[in-house]
Amino acid sequence: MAKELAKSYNPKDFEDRIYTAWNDKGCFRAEVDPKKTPYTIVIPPPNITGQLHMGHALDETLQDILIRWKRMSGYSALWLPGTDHAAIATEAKIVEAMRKEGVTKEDLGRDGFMERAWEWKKQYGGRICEQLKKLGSSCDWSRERFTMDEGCSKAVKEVFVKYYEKGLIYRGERIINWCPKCKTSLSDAEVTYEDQAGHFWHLRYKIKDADGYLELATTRPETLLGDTAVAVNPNDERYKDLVGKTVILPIVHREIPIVADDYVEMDFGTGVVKITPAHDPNDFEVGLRHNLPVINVMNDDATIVDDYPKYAGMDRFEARKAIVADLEAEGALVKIEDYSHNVGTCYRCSTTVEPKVSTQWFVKMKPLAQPAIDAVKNGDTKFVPERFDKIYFHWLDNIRDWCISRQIWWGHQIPAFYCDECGEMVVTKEDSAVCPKCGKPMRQDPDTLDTWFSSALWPFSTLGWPENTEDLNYFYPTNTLVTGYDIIFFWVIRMMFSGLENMGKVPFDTVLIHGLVRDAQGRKMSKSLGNGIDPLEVINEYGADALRFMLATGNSPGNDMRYIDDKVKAARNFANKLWNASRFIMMNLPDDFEFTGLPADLETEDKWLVNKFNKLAKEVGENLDKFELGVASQKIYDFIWDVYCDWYIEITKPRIQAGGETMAKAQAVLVWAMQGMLKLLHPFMPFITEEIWQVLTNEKSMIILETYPTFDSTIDYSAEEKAFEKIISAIKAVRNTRTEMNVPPSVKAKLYIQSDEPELFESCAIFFERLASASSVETKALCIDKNCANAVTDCARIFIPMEDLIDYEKEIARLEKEKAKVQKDIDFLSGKLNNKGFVAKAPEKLIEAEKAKFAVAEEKMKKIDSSLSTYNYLYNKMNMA
RNA sequence: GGGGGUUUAGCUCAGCUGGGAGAGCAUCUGCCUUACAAGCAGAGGGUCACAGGUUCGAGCCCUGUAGUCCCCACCA
Repeated sequence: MAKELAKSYNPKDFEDRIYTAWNDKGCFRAEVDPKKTPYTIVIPPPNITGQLHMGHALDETLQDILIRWKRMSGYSALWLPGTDHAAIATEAKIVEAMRKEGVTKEDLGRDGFMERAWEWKKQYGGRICEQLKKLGSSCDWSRERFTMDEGCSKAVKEVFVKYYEKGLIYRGERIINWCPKCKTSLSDAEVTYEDQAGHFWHLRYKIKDADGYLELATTRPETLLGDTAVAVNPNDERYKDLVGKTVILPIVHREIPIVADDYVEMDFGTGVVKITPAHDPNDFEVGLRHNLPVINVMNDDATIVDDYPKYAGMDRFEARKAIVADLEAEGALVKIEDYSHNVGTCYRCSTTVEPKVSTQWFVKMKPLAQPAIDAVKNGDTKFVPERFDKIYFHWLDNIRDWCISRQIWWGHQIPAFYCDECGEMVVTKEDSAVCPKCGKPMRQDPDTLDTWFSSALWPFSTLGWPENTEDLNYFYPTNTLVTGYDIIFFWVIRMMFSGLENMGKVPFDTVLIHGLVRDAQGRKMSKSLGNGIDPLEVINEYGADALRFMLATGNSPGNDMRYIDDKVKAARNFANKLWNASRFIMMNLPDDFEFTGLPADLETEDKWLVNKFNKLAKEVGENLDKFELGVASQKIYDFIWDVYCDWYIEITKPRIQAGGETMAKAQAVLVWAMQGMLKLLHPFMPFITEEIWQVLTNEKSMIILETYPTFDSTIDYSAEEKAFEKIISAIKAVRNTRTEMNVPPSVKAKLYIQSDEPELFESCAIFFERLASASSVETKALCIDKNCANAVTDCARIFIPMEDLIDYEKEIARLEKEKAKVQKDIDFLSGKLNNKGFVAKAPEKLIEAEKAKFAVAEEKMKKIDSSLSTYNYLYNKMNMA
């Protein structure tokens, strides 16, 4: 060996070095190769403000597993990386940083601010990519993109203008969600509703020209300033006569009409609702139906406007208190009730959203939604797990127009231009415009687009669209989109209709949905709770491979998982196990060893291993095809630990000591299987497998570029596999018997094995010596009269002379226990086989299998009975003496 | 108010189109057997939430109930 593995597994020693080597050698680069089939994943672009968190770690791990597997399976596998400008989030961070310096946006002006924002991008945009590399992400960095780079910006303009010309984008005055802290409009998807404890203020409004009052309740008394009506249900007998009359609004003493509208529920509260069109979406609709004026009472920061001098400048919650106090003083407050209700909050800053009437840009969703619904219905794109298509359909079925304009600067400025002279508007891809009517230079719309407008185009804008590039033709549509279920509304849906509308094809064939990584108690990881686990710290302590393996194993797609330190430790221990196994085989290979393939005349135990590996490769492939990554990794784990390490390595030890041909064969099989295992495991644990691979192969190749193992139909050693399983179960039986009799491993004993296949057991005698503490093995002579313990399998009785150690009473009890177990089997199986329904309807294969099992159990029973009668005889003889 | 997830060993979770319940950790008992104590060999531990149903056969399919978590929704 030119190079040796370190004595202990220490991932820090090699992970960074290996990543650099892969990257330097262009291993991640995907080529447009007509001879290959493309396989494409576009990364869900992390925010440039972001730090790698556990959610990313999970998302990237799954993508990297798929990409590495496909790359090794002969595809031209492209994993396209990049970052998102994250409009509101980034702008908020920059503004916050500026605030600390005492600088405001206005101080800098738009150009100055943008300059600063690009500075920020330069500084932090690359950080998360560096962190992705720590995880081992095999992204094609030569194709790295950013949602605001030149190409993506071009795509955004192209789409905007196209939609506008098709009537899919319009500008209009609507009631929208407004975040008073971010000072921008939000889309419906960007509002998170949460139950909040609040109050119900019961108020009474004086009816004009009549005695009495109308009583109603509100959760937001401060909006009273903007009330322009009260409404009742048209069928409500109580109020029928009042419709058309007016009431006097308390405090403001404005006269407002009583209107009838179906929106009002008669059974709820008093059946009377105050109508504030400017500050409630429902009231806005009612207002439209009844031609009510819209009175805005709040500024952009949710302080009260100057029209109400007493409250002007007060924050809405401050104003609420003041107004309630005034209502009480005026006698308009009837009572206050505790009430819990749903409040919309900004998904970025959690500030309570204020419904607000303003002029914004919208995407007309109905015509775009339908093809997106159809594409999933007809299977062009499928969700894994399937159940998420319900969420998808439900959202699209109920979709409303998408508010895309944002009142911030960081983002794609809306390509619309206005003429201040004549009011003309032009939408164009050009950077400037001249008024077609009066020839004056036009002013560009100051607003920017929702950050998701550009990410909606990500699967094709990153491949060069709107240019007709080679990449686009080759890699689009992409194949698998991997993301969390929390992003379906924001992103998946919008990519779907954008891809269909602009490319005429779905953007991906599969959406692989994963859940959230929660903390050990099952809580969501969050900054406010301070319970987040930093993946980089985990990598630092246990290595990226351990983290990846933990994230990929032991959970099923779409379900949340918990981060538990012990799970990472277990994964690290597994890596360590593999490390040491490879160290073992390498220290037992001659210096000039060169693997040239499996020898022709393998031993039974070799064929046992080869056959099991072949089956493993088959199953892993099937699991990966079905996106059952966790099942696949578990099977690889089990094979490496239980089959290869615990059995095969132990079996080869005496053969290696024996030397000669048997050693040579064992060495070849050890290396063959190790190489296969490393390849199977590589997508999950890329670093350790590469490190071992290179040492094992004298750095002649890189595992990342090797071919992924698949089922080899020319291999069929099932007979040998079955035969050797007999040896294994016999060894286990001996171990079991010895342990139950408290015989320490240091006490060796001769074994007498009685079976129908003495040659098989004879040839495996050495394994009983090494693995079952046998001093020697006799497969022909019987040993009945000695003081023997007894181990029984379905095909062998094994006598273990224990001299004085034997306690017949205990031994009989032990055998009786075993007999009871086998009897249960026999009862179960015979019950099944005597069941007419079963025999008539069950598949024949199964019936045969059950029959075989029954025969085996009967064989074992015979052997136990025979042993028992011997013991009983000896026991009685002893007692008589 | 709708929709969905989940309920399996003490804990965290697997369990593929229905064919005798699994892993890791934890527990108990032996072992430093020269790759690995981050290990080896054994063992114990489950009426698969509950109640019905379909079936020769149900952890898995159907119906209902309960606990729990999440998403959506304009009852002020």
